[in-house]
Amino acid sequence: MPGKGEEEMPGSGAEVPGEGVEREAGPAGGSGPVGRSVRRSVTMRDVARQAGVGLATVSRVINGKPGVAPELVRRVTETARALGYRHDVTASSLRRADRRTATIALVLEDVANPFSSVLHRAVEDAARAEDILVLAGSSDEDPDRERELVDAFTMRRVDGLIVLPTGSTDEQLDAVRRQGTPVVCADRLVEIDRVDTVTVDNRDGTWAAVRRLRALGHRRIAFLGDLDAIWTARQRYAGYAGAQAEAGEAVEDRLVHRDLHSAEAARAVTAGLLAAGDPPTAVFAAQNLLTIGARRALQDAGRQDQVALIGFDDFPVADMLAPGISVVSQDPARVGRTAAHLLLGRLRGGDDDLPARHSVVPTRYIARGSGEIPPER
Amino acid sequence: MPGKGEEEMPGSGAEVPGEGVEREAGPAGGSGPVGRSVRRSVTMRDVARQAGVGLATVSRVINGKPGVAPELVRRVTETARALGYRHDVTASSLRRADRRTATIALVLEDVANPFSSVLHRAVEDAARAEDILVLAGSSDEDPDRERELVDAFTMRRVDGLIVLPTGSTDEQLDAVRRQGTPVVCADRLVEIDRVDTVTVDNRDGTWAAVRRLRALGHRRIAFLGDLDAIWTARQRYAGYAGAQAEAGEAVEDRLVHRDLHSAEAARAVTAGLLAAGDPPTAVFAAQNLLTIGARRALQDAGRQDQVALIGFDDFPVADMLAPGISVVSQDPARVGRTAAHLLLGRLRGGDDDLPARHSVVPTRYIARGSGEIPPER
DNA sequence: ACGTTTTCAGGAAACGTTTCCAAGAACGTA
DNA sequence: TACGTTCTTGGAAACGTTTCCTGAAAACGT
Repeated sequence: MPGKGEEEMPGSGAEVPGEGVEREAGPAGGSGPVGRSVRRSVTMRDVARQAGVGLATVSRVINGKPGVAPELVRRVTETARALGYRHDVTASSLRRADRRTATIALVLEDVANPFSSVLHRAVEDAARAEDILVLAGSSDEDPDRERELVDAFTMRRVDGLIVLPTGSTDEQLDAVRRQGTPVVCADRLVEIDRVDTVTVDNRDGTWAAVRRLRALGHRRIAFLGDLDAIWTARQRYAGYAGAQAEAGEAVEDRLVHRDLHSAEAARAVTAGLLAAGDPPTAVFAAQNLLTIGARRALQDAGRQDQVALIGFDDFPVADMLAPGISVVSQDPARVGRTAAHLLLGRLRGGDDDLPARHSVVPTRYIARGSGEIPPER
Repeated sequence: MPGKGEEEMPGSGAEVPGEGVEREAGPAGGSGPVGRSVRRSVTMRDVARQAGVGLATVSRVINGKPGVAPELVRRVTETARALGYRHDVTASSLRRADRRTATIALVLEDVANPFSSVLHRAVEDAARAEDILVLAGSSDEDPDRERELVDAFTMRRVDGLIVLPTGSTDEQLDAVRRQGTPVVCADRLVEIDRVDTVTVDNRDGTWAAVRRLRALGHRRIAFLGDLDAIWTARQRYAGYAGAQAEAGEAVEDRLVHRDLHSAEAARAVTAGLLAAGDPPTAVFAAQNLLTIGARRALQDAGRQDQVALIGFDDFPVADMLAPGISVVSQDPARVGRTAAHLLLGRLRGGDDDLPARHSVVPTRYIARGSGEIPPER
């Protein structure tokens, strides 16, 4: 349906030549040849010479260290500005005793997916408060790609690492941590020495939601799950299975479809379930896209008001559909914030030798209608 | 409505102590004092000594430069691995002739917003192909914050910069570019010497959509616009105004609401319009959230099937609502990809002295129903 | 007024790498 | 065999900074 009624509109493509104003700037040094404009950048040494002070003094001023005569501070600041001096953090961190680069890295599943990107933003905000920048990359759930990213990041000597681990890289993360770079894992639990984690309470959130469906009278509850390689997917299934077991109900294999990784897959599976005999009276979709896919199938069959649906993980405008989609919502921002604080704590050095800490953030059930539909008699 | 029926579920908070397995690894160097474990990292010099070759040779091997005896290559690679040597890109780029850090930076409005994050992903993919990493930051439409970010990035000597400019930082970007760092601006047009841009065809996209509404018979078409400081918001308004002018229709001030920056603001404004006399028969919402807000107001009034609505910028599940929301969709991935290619081109050095290039990517109208509602007689 | 401590400033070494350069080995040619 | 070339190799300098250390001057106590 989305691919219908499309039209392409060509752009106007205005071409702007650019002015090319040449402004006066740069060292304009004393002895060097003035021949070609080689654009060597202004260094501390240039500032020192120009200001008539020592190199060490410039360094002290730039870093705001105490114990420099106010007059010199003024002169250095002044000439630095005049010469257009730009501090080089790269060289700085190389020499600096703590080797800090004021940069941390973030390995996400996909910077463009809402969960990842909201988490990213939370990390950015926490880091910004300490003037730390964030390098981000997408692993796409591929352990090799994750390894490459971690590698590339550590080669750049980032101060710390926050990873949403695929689960097959524990040794590498352990090595990185042991080599001196703090590591925090987010969203998925791993058990690595001194690697903190922060995860969402997937199991209990799912458990409680399924229990609700049962309380409404549902017995045939379908389960749609994400790739089984993902820790969260397994946890959510565990919640579903737990709630069924708790009620003395055996899990019906035909109602359980794990290892789905697209809305389309979920739609197809759900359509199949609805068409077959003895269809489910409720569906639990354990991930965003799966929820959307399942709902699409329900709408296609015109059954969205008869079959209950609960999704794991909220998404925009889920409340504007009719009926609204009830979800177990998680709080990616809180996950990111917590992970960042754990990491920054270790960076500050106090918690250096602490064993791994594991933080779990709770979920919240949001009732919007689709989860409150009773089974048809 | 979304805030209803919430319940908090406490986590189980499983505490896992962490095993503390000590594995054998590391330099285990020859002559140094073995006292405290000071964890100095393994350097090229260590590898050179251990392998019995010169420092320069190790460098050549690590960088895959030709002209080293196969035997030595083997020996160096071998000992590097054995010692757990990790190349230091920081030191490398300091000394390297081209000073490349293999890192580019991205200044977005907000890494968590869908447009920004999809663009981010496209940039990441293009950069990855050349083993380049991406630093990202959110300006939140604040020129000061944008300046801070650009500053922090250039201090880290990134090779290039892609910016969604707020519009008040032209001088700084010009300075950065002149200092030798290629800059590309995305999503908003700026005219700075040798700074490429890639923008979406906001004006024409809007124009054509409004023209469609008119063709359906609509005359009173409301316009909801984003913050007027944003270039795209002004362009979209220009498209609206153009289409109205083209039809000889004067723009009615009461129907035009610019400078809105939240779904809630759009909802309130739309509700007001619907309640007042002579309400619009169609609404054009010039941004994502505004579209959602407007639709919310229409649903609140039960008018979503009587009043036409077209939004600028697509969003997930817009097609699952009833009626589906018609939009002028843009392609953030293509914007990102284009920007990245422009930047990488300049990085490769060929296009160094080329004047600014301006690329415009087209929009696409997607008909889903809400834009196809004729005016009520 | 003198000796001692404290403060401030600058020269030089170092961070881990790449690149320049010179020297030796290997090779082909006369 | 002698000689010019080419190919490999390693030592040393350099990248832009921070930090160590020394020395001079100022401040202090008696």
